[in-house]
Amino acid sequence: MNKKAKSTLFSIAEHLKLSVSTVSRALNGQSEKYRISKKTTERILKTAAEFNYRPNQLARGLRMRRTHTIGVIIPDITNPFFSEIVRSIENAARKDGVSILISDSNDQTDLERSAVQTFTSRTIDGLIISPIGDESDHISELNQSSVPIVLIDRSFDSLCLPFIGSDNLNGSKEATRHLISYGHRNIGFLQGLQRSSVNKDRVKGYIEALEEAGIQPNHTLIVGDSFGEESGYISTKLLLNSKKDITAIFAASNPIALGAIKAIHEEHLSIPDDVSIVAFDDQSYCNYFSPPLTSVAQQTRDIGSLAYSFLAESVAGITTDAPKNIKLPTKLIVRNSVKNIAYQLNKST
Amino acid sequence: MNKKAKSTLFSIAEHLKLSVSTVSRALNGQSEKYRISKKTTERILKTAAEFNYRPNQLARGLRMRRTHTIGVIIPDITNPFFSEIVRSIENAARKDGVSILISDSNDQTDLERSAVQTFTSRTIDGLIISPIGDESDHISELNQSSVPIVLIDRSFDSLCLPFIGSDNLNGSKEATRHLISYGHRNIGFLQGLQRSSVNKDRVKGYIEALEEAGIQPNHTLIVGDSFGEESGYISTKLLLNSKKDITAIFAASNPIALGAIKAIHEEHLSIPDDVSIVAFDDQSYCNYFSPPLTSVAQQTRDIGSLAYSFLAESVAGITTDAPKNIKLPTKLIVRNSVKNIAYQLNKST
DNA sequence: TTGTAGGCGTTATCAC
DNA sequence: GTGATAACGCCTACAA
Repeated sequence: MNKKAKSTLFSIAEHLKLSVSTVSRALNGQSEKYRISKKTTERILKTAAEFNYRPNQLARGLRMRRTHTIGVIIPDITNPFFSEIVRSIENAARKDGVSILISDSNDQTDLERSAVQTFTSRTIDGLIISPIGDESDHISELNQSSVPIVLIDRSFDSLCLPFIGSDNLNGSKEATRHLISYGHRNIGFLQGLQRSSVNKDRVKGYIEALEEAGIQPNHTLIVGDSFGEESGYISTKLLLNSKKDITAIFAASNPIALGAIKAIHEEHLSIPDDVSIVAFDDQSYCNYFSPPLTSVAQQTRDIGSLAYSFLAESVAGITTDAPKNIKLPTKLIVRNSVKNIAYQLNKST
Repeated sequence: MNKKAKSTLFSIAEHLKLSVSTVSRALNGQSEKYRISKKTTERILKTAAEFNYRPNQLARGLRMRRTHTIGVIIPDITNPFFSEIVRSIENAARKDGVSILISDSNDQTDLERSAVQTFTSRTIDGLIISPIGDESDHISELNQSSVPIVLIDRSFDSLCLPFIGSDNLNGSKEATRHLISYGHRNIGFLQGLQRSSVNKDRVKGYIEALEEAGIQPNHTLIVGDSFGEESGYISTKLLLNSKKDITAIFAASNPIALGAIKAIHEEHLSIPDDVSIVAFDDQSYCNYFSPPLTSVAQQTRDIGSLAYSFLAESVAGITTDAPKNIKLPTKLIVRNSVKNIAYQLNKST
């Protein structure tokens, strides 16, 4: 009550004329184990409350090599896809009393690397990361120092680490098929960061769907280099001005789609009459667009909570041999941003 | 190179047959001060690099009472307004080598309180928080234990703490005036969390603008209890079905607006012909809505970076007497979600 | 049933 | 120029 000063085990022990160890044990619920008298235990608990005692987690972490803190590194917290994942991770972590150190890598390898190092020096119990994808040394190094890692959204071919994300290949395929079934053959693909696994899979799905339909993929229709709005805007401008007779656009992310729409408007083209559009990742606002945006929904919340569960298991030392490589199915949400032009389709194969 | 084991000052010292202190000093750039020979310094630096030495921040923090970690507590990281703030805070913090512990309070006081406590026990150097607003004991307690705090977006009447946010009163006034100038008199106000200072200011601005125009505010037109999408949806349903002859709606946040739009669509009403809408906070997607959404833009990035600067100053012990209570001006972005019905306006005052 | 002592990795103070 | 030594606050063998 009148104690404003920081209270430690020592201050409590001193006050009670007990030893630090006894206080520590009682406060850690080990009274039974150490047969500390009920009376003593209660006195300790009481004064601890009075003193408003909070264990110093730095000291505890130093001693226990366990901080109840995990690191989360994502490429863009501004993208609702990731912020939702962060939220679900935190909701899960909170129940375990685990805090979250966060870092936005902005898809820059050097930032990612330094985030990993900073977190490491702060002793995290585990790491959830959506890696850029080009370099893996800093990650494998962390892994070798036996800090559990879970990959989300993007995986690593080289590293064998638990992964949880979407089935990008099939999600992309389905969306492309949708476009094709509506008569589109010249489909521009607005890709994201090229070296990321998500992007590779999405491009692959797009190409496979095309081939499957007997359409020869045109690699000059695949443009872009980042998942951000900028890239979508620029790529679309490029595509639209290159006389490729694009009838549809597939955006590899939601921000990309935003940029694309901006560009389309600027070119005084209309969606879907002049150009159709589909986006990977669905957000609640997609429904209110003009026209409502057809998109590929991901199970965002599950990605976050599963990632945390996996990590928590590893941290706890539980090693299930269950394959920790989960690709959650996606779902195509058909709205009105794709025009059916099948009637004007002339066979070309 | 071949050293996989964790390297500490001790391991380096041992290897070099030096004392831990010398190594520590050299590594902290205090060679000059302690007149450590150039040669020794270099040997130390070299083996430190070889050993891939990273100081243990727990130990350092324990000793120095300084962790280079700050806490950030916000009500909803899923709201782009906040995620953008978080990003700009991190960008600023990174330059100082400061890490960020994050927590989403979900506008629940108990979560906020426990986040503050968890962070405290982890020894943060400072806290940036957008407080719920109903209880302040946990915050003032932290403040009294001399941990610097900066408030963002929402302030506290009771506590005198540095604050940085928007000029909500005038932002709200301006938007309401816009509505009024377009002939609207029955304007529903979709408020957010009632006990939050942002909400109070926004309601106040709305009312003042009304009164200013000689319109008697109708308190039954002010509905809602949270900044989330749900609340916007429900409130709008309520408003629309209550035969209040609403011609326009002012949403106190972007998510609220999303919910409102959903409800409006469900009622088979059209924007802006049947009901006009304005939202507080602008997001890039607002421009692509059907119709493009008129909204009040905030200087999100500045809020984050300024908040960090303020905090960093306090942490460094710099106490400028400059008034740390900043309300950044907002800007009304007029698009097409408000219909001009001024012609059918019949005088009533 | 409780206490003692050592150590987690750093930095600061004093000594030589 | 460099080295002991004592904290920082906590946990945990090992004693008693």
